[in-house]
Amino acid sequence: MDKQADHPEMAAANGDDEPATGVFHTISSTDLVTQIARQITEAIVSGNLRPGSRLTELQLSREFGTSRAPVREAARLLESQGLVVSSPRRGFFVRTLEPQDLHDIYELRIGLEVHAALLAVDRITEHEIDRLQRQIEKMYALADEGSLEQQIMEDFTFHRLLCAASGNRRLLKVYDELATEMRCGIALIGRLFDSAHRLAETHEPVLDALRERDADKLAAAVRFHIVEAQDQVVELFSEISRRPKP
Amino acid sequence: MDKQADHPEMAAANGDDEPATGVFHTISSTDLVTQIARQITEAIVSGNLRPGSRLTELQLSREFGTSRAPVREAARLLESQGLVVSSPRRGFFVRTLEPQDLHDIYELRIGLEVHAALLAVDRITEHEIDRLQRQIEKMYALADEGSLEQQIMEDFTFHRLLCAASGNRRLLKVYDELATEMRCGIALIGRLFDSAHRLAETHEPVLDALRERDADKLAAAVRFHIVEAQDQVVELFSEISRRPKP
DNA sequence: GCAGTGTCAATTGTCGACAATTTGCAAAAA
DNA sequence: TTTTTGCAAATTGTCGACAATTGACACTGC
Repeated sequence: MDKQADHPEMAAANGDDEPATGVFHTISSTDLVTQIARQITEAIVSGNLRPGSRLTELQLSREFGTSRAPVREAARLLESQGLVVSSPRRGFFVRTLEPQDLHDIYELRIGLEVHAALLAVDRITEHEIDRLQRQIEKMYALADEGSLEQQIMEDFTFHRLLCAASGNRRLLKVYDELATEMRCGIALIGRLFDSAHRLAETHEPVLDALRERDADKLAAAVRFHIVEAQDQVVELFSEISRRPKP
Repeated sequence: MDKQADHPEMAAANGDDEPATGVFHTISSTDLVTQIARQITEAIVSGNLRPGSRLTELQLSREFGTSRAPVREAARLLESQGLVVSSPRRGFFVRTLEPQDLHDIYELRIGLEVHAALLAVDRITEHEIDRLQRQIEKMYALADEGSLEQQIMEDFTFHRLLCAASGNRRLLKVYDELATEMRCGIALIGRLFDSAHRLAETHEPVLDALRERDADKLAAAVRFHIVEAQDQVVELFSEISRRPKP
């Protein structure tokens, strides 16, 4: 393992070498692994695959009509995302989200998002603020008629926009990882918030503080907002845990 | 994809069902994937495999005396850790750490470790404080005679202990991810700190503030310490970038 | 009945082979 | 000379098969 230095760079994740027409979409890559991973993820998030249930490679490969190889890779991908866990020689299992996990995730989110907000307060553009405003409006709209899943997705989007506004890509990546993990649990939570309208409302103080570029107020608002969400989720979760199995 | 709910739980990561003799060690599983991943990691961190260089499955499998399958899995594992990147149909390449990446990582570390420290200030035990003290002493000892790599490893350990003292496992996991990524770059940095003694010294204020349980002082100390490290690393890194290739 | 042992089906870990795609190079066309 | 086209080698994506291990069940001896 010595001499090696082939490809100059990788041109990285920018598909910007396109003096092309700009007319065509990149054809939907057959990419088995991605498709399989997406389907398994969907099954987990929707609750069709319950936490703790086993994933056998052979069965999955038969369902997808492929060999075991791409299924294995997809499972490993999901493992790195925290959606499934694996045990040597025993296979893959859908991740179970313990109360302790949820506590840790929310406690971490406080530090992460407060930091993101404080970075954003100096960097955020008017355009990004408008985007956050529209996001809250979307949540209000869904509060009356949308499904719970949709509401949660839009909530995730709001917080993701906030993290993105920090300008720190690595931070955003951590948020995405946490969001993916949390998606494991949302299928369990039948009704999350007593009032979806209230959920939308609680985002307003964050946006206000951003508009005013008031760092202290912003930090407090973000912290308060996440703690409130944490309280509801933890309570609801322990309530579900109390009643064992359907 | 419907009925499935096999294994009850997983008994998770506790190997505490041992009414055994307590005499034997668990035999080191041959586990090819882990061994391969470890060797590749070692090669990357030590600098034998330079950033941007290509990893071909066939060549690696020949070197390790295995088939391509375990090599693939190991590479995917390393990809999830951020040590390598992959491009469809093109294969794996050793991750290149851009100045922007380093900036993001350190900026994130500030938020992460300040948060960890503030959580730890209420939770940390005397025993853990002693452990941190010994860690600093170890750094002093290595400052005079140790290799640069050793010093950096001990520095990582200190910060890891701090994150662990937060009591938040998910936070610790994020730190580990960041540490792994940073290891990509340390091979490039020939001499990191002008004075290794200085490196050890700068940890003292953090420990002092922890001892006094002074939250404000602690936050400031952690922030200052990381910013100082960031300054040195970024400067050194851009200096290296200026001079293209050996 | 119970602790321990042997056996067997199910499943994962690993392998070698083939198909599909990319890349580099050379030849042909402008 | 420069650009395009065509080909060939190298490499990844996928597959089916076999070996190794696990977990469950039945069996034995007490």
